[in-house]
Amino acid sequence: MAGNTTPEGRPDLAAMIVPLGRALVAAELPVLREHGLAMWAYSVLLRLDDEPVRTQAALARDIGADKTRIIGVLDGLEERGLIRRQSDPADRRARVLSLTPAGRRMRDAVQSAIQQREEQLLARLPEEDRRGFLNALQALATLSPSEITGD
Amino acid sequence: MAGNTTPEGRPDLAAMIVPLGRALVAAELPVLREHGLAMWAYSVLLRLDDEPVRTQAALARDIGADKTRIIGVLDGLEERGLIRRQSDPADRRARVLSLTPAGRRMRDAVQSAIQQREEQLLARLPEEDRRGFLNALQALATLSPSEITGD
DNA sequence: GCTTACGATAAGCGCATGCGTATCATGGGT
DNA sequence: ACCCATGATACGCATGCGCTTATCGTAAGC
Repeated sequence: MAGNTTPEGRPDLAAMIVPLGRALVAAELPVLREHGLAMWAYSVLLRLDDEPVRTQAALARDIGADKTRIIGVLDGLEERGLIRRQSDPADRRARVLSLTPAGRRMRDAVQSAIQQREEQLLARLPEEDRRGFLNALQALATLSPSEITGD
Repeated sequence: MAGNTTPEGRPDLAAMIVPLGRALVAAELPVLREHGLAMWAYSVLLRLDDEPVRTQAALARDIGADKTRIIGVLDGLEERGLIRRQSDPADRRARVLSLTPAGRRMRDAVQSAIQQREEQLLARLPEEDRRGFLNALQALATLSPSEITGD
């Protein structure tokens, strides 16, 4: 059962993390569907949570989407009143993106439902592993891709 | 900078893990290219490491590939002498897949290079977080997708 | 022997995605 | 005024992938 092990006895990180990520995404999909959100739309809501984003291109880069693909996503979110696209008075080429109150409520509801599921999963872990896991994950998540790739 | 946080103060697991997985895969690609391997081919070598696999369909399922897509991958690996496809004497419809010695050497070389990079990354973490991270990751990696999705 | 089931392979369809390019509006520098 | 860079948008192309179907060989039960 324990395949792909090295002398130190662990599989490649990617070999463990990528399938785990797939499963976590699969776990989110039903929740998102209940709220009528697609994954890209949810990613946008998450990214816009804290502060507005000045340009759509920057938003696309941040969430790892193609800049030509989020246009339709933003159209849908704006149409449903979840985000605002306002021309930046200082640079009218740019559209400042921000959450509406409804958008924030949507984000809170969905994220709360998702994290509730995740807590059930984490509850399987011993307390100290769980804390180390979350600490390490948050540390690694703040690294830039180039720092992970190997500088 | 710390966006997408809940009252407990962490982003969604998937929101951290998926980009991390992408970055780890990106880090592997140059190593794989040096050895002339594609990601699917490397996945096959990893899966075959410990024991032979009885059918190609089972292999495809295990590594998350479509069963019709790995045919070409196996063709290439067999042509390069890295794997063997032997008819199962007990059921000649099946092709028992196994690593050749050359395949095992290739796997060891590539995995060692990859894990060497990963160790550099893990070295950034405090010792206890690192241990908890690896423990938790290995525990979660052995769960079936349905157990992660929420049973 | 005949039928049914399983496995490998090939070929085609469709979706999601990334990329390049063109267009138009705008801003900033010369 | 003029030129070039930037931003949003739309369009077309190519790719990679999953899914489905069809064909063929083989195994196993009747």
